[in-house]
Amino acid sequence: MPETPTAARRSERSRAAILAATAELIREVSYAKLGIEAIAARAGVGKQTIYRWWPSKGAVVFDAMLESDSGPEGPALPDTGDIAADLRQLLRGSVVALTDPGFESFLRAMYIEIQQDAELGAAYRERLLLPQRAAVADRLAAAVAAGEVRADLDLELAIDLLLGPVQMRWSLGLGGLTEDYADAALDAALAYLRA
Amino acid sequence: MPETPTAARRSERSRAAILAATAELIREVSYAKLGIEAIAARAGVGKQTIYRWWPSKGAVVFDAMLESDSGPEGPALPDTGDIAADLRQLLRGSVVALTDPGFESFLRAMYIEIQQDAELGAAYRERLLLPQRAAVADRLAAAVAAGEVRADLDLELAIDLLLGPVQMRWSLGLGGLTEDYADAALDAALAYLRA
Amino acid sequence: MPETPTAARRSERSRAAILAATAELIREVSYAKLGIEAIAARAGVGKQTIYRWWPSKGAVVFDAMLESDSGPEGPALPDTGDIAADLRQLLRGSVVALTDPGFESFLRAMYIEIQQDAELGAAYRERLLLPQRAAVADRLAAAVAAGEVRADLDLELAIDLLLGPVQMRWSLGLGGLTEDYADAALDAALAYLRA
Amino acid sequence: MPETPTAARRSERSRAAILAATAELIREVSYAKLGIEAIAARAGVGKQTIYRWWPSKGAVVFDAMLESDSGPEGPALPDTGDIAADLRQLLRGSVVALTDPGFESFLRAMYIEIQQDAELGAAYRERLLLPQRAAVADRLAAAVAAGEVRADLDLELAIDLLLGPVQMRWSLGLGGLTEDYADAALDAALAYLRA
DNA sequence: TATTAAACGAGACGGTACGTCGGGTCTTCGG
DNA sequence: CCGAAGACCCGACGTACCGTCTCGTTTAATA
Repeated sequence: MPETPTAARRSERSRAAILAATAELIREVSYAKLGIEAIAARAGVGKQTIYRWWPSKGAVVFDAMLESDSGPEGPALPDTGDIAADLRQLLRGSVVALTDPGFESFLRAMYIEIQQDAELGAAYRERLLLPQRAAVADRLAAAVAAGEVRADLDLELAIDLLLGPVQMRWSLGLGGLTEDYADAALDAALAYLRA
Repeated sequence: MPETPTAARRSERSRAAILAATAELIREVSYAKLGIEAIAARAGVGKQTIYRWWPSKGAVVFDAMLESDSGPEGPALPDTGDIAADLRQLLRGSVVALTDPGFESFLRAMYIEIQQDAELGAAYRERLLLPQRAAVADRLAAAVAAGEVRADLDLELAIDLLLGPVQMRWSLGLGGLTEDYADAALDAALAYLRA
Repeated sequence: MPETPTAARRSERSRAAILAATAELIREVSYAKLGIEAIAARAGVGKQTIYRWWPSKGAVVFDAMLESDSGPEGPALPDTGDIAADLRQLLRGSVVALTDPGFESFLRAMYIEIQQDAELGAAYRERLLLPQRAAVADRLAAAVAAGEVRADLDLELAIDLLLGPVQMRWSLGLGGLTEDYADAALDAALAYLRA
Repeated sequence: MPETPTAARRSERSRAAILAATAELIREVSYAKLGIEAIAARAGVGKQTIYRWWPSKGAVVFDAMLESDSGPEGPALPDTGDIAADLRQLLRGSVVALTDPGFESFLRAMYIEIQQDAELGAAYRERLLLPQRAAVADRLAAAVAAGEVRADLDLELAIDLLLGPVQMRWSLGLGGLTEDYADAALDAALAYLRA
């Protein structure tokens, strides 16, 4: 009777089936209507097998997102030596990802959970958000060193200025998330970066 | 045969009690655990009286937020003639509102619903979000006319740049929402406004 | 996918608790006020456990009656060789049973359901009524063979004549159900049996 | 503020509509599903108008039965001088009435209520049952006087013996309620009457 | 004939129970 | 002996009616 389940005995088949079923279902039904029972049934798995390995629905969805092909781009940013070009790719990539139907379902689900579940929110930040921001920070630091941007740049604030506009429009359903918008937002932010 | 019930016969007492009970409960329990039955019980009202007038839990919470004392500041912005000072007040006010425990509960709830309920999302934008943005746009337009900011300013983008950073940090739980941060974000955005 | 749930997995503990709770409650409240929720609560059981195994309130009460100690006497009739004495015991037993507070509650409930639910009515007849009548018919047939009663006796009609008066007074609330009445009704019926 | 509503102002139109709607509905739905709201809606009447004049659903149904064309035969029995012929008409009439679809619905409803509502049960006995039995008793008393039946006849018991078999078969759903059965039951009872 | 108080149609209200759904736990049984 | 299957307790869901309580609107007995 394993108090903490023994990872060694875990069935890889079940784990994969659960995450795959979750990825399928999240595109078919709203996150609120996505239930553990439905996941278990779709995966051909007992409910207990889910509860044994994940603490909540949000945690399953989080893992399913990480597993998914539609997962977000890795934390690396290109360094072509041209900070503007590199950031343009970042912002355009964000717009594309946020409007990709497969990925958007996952991300809306994560947004919902982040508002409610502090633990999952922390996991989301540590596993996804902060690494991404660190990558951008690194690239910006290189740009500072190269003299492409102002020397006294506040890296955190710069990231917020770059990503905030796109993120806000997406999370509030304001629309207008095109690559043109990404370019315009970048230009506006560059005004500060280069001030 | 009231397909839509007759508003004339509606009990103001019940309406107020429901919204007040909702405002109380949303601070006591998480939004996911907030149920119609609990609202009805707290308000001393039959469940049907809620279902008769609101289509969903989110709609009740929305109305409760509008009714609440902790409601967001009205859409008006001061016009002191100094655009930087006026925007500073806006951003600081945003930080204060977003960290006020009473208001934050409502807003997190709205964020959750916006991700799921398109209709409620549209109502939220039309009733709250767009009027606020329009007020800021008006103030910015006045600043353009006064020559305080660049003549070719993209008003929508300017608003995104001003509010996006604060909004993103709040909605992703990144913390750091102080008045100092508000000032720093304003300064950064002003680099674009005045470019 | 248990369209019909698997009886093998059924919890005997729950089944017994439900029927016991029903037997208790039916004496405390009128049948109309007896609700599934109250039974579930008294039995310490989820409502679904009742709905899973019984199609209606009436079916639960029927099973509870069968299970109850206060259940009706078994279908066997004594055969002392004296048909009048044996029938006297039958009729007196009926009067006693119909005026026993514990049993009467159950029987009134069954009467109500029989008027409304054809399926339950059929079950009641097959499980209780017809076996009892068959036992009486057997005893009467023996009396015919022994020459105690007329040779051309109509067994069904004889049973109706014996039991009808008592049953009618009880079901219409006419009162007067004493052992003396049982004896008088028997004597009257015997006039036909022996004609 | 009329504690007891003034019968003088009562709307005959409403009263008739309510009883007519009840008579219609009782044939369309089971008695358990017959609701005050449905009666009010069908009658084009406010619910309060029903509650003002009747204490319960059963009381409405009772009045509707009395009002109905399908009402039971009046309490008078023919007196042709031949007690057997007169009782044959009584029993055949009972069988016909109990198998008339219109009347049967009402009577099943009354049976249900009698089991539950003592007050309504008393009203049913006083208004319908006992007058009918008194009429039969009168006819039997005349037969005693005429020397057609035994001098020491117990009138109550005789009525029970005559009507009990038919009533029991009907109320228990045993079937077999034909005019032939009525004749057979009469012959059996006559064995006692004439003993 | 005009007044006026009631009964009326309508239906919102506070409740109670319904029958269903799904959550998270516990038990059984087959591979 | 693991894990799928699923029964269990629980609690909320959204619905249906209950019986009560306003609302205006007829309507019929007075004044």
